[in-house]
Amino acid sequence: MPAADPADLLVWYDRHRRRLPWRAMPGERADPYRVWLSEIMLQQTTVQAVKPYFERFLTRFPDVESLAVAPQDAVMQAWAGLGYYSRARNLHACAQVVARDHGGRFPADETALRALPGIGAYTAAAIAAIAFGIPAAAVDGNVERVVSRLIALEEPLPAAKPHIREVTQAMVPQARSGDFAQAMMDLGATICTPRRPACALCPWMVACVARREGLQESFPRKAKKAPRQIRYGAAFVAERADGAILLRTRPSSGLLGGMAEVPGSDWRADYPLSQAILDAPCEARWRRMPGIVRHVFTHFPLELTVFHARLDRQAGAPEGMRFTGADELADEALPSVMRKVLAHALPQFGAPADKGGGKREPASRKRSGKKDAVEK
DNA sequence: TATTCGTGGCC
DNA sequence: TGGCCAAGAAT
Repeated sequence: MPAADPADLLVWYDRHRRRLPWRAMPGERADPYRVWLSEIMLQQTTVQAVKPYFERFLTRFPDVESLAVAPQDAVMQAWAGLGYYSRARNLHACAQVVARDHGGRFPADETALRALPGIGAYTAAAIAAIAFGIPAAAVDGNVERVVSRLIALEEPLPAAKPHIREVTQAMVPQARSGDFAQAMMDLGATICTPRRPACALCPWMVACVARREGLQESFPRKAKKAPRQIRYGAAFVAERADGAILLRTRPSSGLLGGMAEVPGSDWRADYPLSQAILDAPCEARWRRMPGIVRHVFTHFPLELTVFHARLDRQAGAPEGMRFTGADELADEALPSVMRKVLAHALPQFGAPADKGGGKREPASRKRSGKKDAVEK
């Protein structure tokens, strides 16, 4: 059996590489700031989702310095909707460390990169290889899939990671290590896909053990994951006479850390609706909105009952909360789940987030099959 | 080593 | 329709 030759992958890459906003032209040096920013955004996030955020970030924060001196609120607002918000906090912290301790330049060293906030083993290797040409092995989910198929690795993930890393490191070429890293990811994203891989188009088809046995779709082996339990809660949309909405900021760590939200209850496995009125942020004529808001986080699904109340113009915000004008809601760091809540309570707020979900039709909502809201 | 941490798209 | 998946990191 022929071994997988990195040169064959690079030949394939030169012909089929994806053109992405953060990539340099062939033969040109990639900008470390762009590489870093894109790598952080791409952690567990699809290319399609990242593209508009990447462009917006570059416009608002053209370089490390501008990001370092920006208020944290501005960074969280620009990140709102992308998810995994600790990335945004670490991104900001990392920019400040680079500005203060490294003269505004990313270190051209894998170990030094690894020490920066938000940069783990994969991202350090990716930046080292792509931005600085260091022969580092950037092992992400794509590479794990490609390599585990290539050698038909029976050991399940994540235990197999060290082994996969060794095999990958041994293949990294001294020249073009950045292209090799990106080629591996392009191969995983376009050919060696999780389902129905296009083996006939793969430069490593002949070398691939899993393919030879017709078992490519069964790799990588994976340990089974823990079951998720649904949680319930209440959310309160207080609308002042001038249209302003009562908001607060979540604690800086943990779920949706540092993001804005409407006041609400804890999210628990058991939440009797009779409890809701006790969790309201203030006294008012709370009205329960028909239906519920559903949202799915990585480790649990959530169902929120939404309450709405109108407050008069003089109403003051309770301790630790604030009113935000209707026309300023878009400037708040509201995560998607809160945009759903606002859209549910305020017809004028429109569709949640900025995605292609399109218009909701409250009147024609079906009884079942709704992801975001169902009657109850 | 195992959890925690978002979101949207896909079949 | 629900589970899986996407350029992982921090704890």
